[in-house]
Amino acid sequence: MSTVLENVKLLAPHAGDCCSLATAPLSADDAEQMAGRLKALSDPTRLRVLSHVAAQGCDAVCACDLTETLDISQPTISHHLKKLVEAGLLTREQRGKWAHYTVVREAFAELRQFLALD
Amino acid sequence: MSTVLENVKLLAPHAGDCCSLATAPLSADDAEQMAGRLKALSDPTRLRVLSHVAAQGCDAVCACDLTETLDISQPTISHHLKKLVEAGLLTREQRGKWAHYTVVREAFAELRQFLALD
DNA sequence: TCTTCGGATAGACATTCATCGATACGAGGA
DNA sequence: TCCTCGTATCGATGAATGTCTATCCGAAGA
Repeated sequence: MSTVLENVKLLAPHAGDCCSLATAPLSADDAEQMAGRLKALSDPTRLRVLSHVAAQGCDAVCACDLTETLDISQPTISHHLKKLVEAGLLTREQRGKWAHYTVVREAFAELRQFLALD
Repeated sequence: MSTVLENVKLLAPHAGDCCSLATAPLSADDAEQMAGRLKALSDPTRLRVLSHVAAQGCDAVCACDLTETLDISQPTISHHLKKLVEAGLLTREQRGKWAHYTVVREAFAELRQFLALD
């Protein structure tokens, strides 16, 4: 539990507003933060999940839609959704008995900025 | 050896000119390709290495500089440089007995495009 | 040709991680 | 208060990965 909370605290807020790859010596701490967020993107299953959510633009997507559409077991999808939320790439919202997810657009803007070489 | 060659063939050429996260159902193959490139970026040591190379702009960086600057063993740096080259993020050039590395700017442009949500 | 030295490879080890079946939790309805 | 069902967690397992020491390769110089 403490691990999860620490990760959220570490990754979620402003993970990318500090630095870019092109700014010369990337500190070990900054590298750790950005690597954490990029690691959340480095799995094909998570990319497919993200794609489905991102395709809805600003609308939220029900987890049940994902379990149906993709050929992946429900625990696995739940696991990946949790990782994406912890990385600050998705937000979760409970509506009745359904969980809905939305992309965090600022997180992607920060990532694109980090990957700029100018 | 064949594994390395296959990865190069798989990842290096135009891995990102096909798709974006926002384009609805990301195919399993596309997800695999992009995840491979992102996985190369998901390690803090590799980000620090990349940062040092990227800071030189279009100039090549000698591997010996990296071994001196960062507090990481020479085989480890060599290992990471190889991964970055395989992912198409760096190019390697041998000059005499020294190896020089340069960032592949198009690869980063493709990544930024992939992470755009529009 | 022998020596030196930068860099890559081999092999080992510990750690992380993706995945799944089984199960627990929790909200809504009967 | 039970039942149903969507979702999260647990536990296990096999695979991938980062790091190191030791060693090898290959180019330049004496």
